[in-house]
Amino acid sequence: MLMQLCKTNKLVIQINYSQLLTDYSIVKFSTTENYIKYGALILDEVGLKLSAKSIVFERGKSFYVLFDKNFISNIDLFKQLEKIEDGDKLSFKILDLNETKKIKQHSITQLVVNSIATPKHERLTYNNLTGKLYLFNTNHLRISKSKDKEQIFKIIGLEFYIDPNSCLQLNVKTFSNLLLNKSMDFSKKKMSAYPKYTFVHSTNTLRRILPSEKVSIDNQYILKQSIKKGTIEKSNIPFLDFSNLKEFKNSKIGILNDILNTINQKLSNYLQLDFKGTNIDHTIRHSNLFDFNNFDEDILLIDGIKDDYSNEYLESIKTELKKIIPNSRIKVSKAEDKYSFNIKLIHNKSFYLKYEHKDVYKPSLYIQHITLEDFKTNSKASLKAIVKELVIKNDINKNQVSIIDWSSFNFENNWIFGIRDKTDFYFLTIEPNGKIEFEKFESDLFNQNEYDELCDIYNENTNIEFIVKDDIGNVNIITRTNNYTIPEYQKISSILEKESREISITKSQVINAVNQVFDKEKASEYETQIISLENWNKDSLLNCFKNRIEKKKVVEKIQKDTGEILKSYFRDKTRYEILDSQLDIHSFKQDNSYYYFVGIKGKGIQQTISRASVIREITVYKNSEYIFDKLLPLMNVDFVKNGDLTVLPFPIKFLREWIKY
DNA sequence: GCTGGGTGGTTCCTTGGTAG
DNA sequence: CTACCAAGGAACCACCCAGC
Repeated sequence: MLMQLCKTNKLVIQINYSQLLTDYSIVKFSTTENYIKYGALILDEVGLKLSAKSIVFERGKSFYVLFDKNFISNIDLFKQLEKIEDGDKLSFKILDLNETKKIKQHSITQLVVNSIATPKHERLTYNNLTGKLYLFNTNHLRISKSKDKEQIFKIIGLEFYIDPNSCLQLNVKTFSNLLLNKSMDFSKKKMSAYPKYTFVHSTNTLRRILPSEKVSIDNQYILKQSIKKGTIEKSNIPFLDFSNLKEFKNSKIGILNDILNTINQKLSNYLQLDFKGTNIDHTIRHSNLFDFNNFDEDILLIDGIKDDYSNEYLESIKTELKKIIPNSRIKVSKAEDKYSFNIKLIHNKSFYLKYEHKDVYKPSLYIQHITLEDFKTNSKASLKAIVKELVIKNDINKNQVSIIDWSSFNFENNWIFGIRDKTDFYFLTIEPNGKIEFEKFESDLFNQNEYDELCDIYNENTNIEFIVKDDIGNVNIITRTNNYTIPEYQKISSILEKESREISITKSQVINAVNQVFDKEKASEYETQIISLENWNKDSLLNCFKNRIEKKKVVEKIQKDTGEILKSYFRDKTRYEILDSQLDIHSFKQDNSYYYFVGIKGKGIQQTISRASVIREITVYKNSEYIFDKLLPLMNVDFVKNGDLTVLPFPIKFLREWIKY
């Protein structure tokens, strides 16, 4: 069950420089001006584009171009540059081996990778645009088919970007057709300032439009989103989908799998890309720690409206609440009571605004407000959220953790959690018995040293999320990184690919397996059914087995004997082999630093994992010891994030709540 | 049998600002 | 003219059942 190795998006890059320069020439263009006037356009203008394999920019002042060796040795680049406006401001240099080796690793890798071209017969796959590599997929086009005409109005692509730390980033980018210009905001940046792209049907790629060109508006795209109902739209490509091969290929990891295969096929002479793996040191599997059935406190429902309807409304809330927390005593009451859990019914903001009443909403640690207009009594999710918030508020009031049994963690020391909010620091101390204490830490004369020290910690890295201390002064600092974990995409791809193939085994092979798996009676029953099947395919075969346990038995037997995959089972216990990088809580040590990541709950996973698991780094402050491993169970709760594991220890939630009041 | 409502934390998509 | 970074905020998820 313990995962051995986990891939991360950090790339291990090997470049065969001498082979690269045997086949290609790399030219660096730069300007003495502030920027290159035509930037990416230059290559198109000069006609060099015909043989330029790829471009990558360093910044706006210089860029590298990969040329075929034969081409560049036969062309007088000077003469080409003379032809263009301001070409004399632009200088270039054909790089030798040493100079090539000096290019930053992420830039040279990106340059080589950018050179993979789309095969002519495929529509929109790889596209080197303005120094970037976009991966396209026809399933991510937004097309309208009115008036017998197919109009692509959005092209959603995945940018394959190797960041300065040589980590792979897969960024979603949306190109919108200019026909949508009425629903775009050009107040901050004029439409004319955006680079324009056009879809070229002959090459099936996007390319920049030259200033001299006239392209009709319905084939012009810019990198910008449209606005719908006053808010900006957002495109989304799920991180991983293993429902079937098609959905997999549409997901980020599926797209990644495809491009890595292409890179291996076409560029293996020059480049080897691997993801850095890491050994997992510590794993915590999800288990439910908070149970609504255990909740047995008094709840008061307070009527802040007092009209004909509101009392009835509260009564219905009472009925619904009773179902969720059967062991609590719920009363409709006139006034709140400091010693109970108060839920107060009021109107929402717009109601008070509309009727020019004073809004009675006052944030309070004793009262959870609900609004008549927005709160749905029959929503279990919202009722649960209310109860959960009440418990947390009550815990903060009473200075005692009760939402889960803190003493069950068997801590032997106090833990101190700290976060920064604007210029102040806030601390929460929790004793082994769950007693808590909050503290706002402002700068004053007496604590200046400690305050300055905290500021130093925070100023060193802007991405710090929180710090933890034990009571003997060990400090661990937690920051979000740009890294995420990568699942076993090759295995997933291979299994889904096999699953999607036509059936290759014969009926008699299946019958043979059925006979080995089931007793005589059952086997012969299935045998007649299988023999009489008219359409011999995986679906029809699988439909013979009504019971999914029996279905799985046959699928596994056949896979073992013949290698044929009738159906994939990623969600069963094998998930911990292939998908563990996306599941539950893990920590590891790498190159003298400590890291952790939290995925989705392993039990009962769905077929889509919409987001990556972000890796967080734990920095050990000065001479401190690494203490965070003991706190990993504090993420093993699903009450903070409504069904999902929380990514930060749950006391951080307490701290943020306390700051609000 | 399928869709959608409802919750808030978190991720990540988009944009703007600034440096080179 | 583009890379890089940070800020802001939309969309996502689970879970479960009402309502079509």
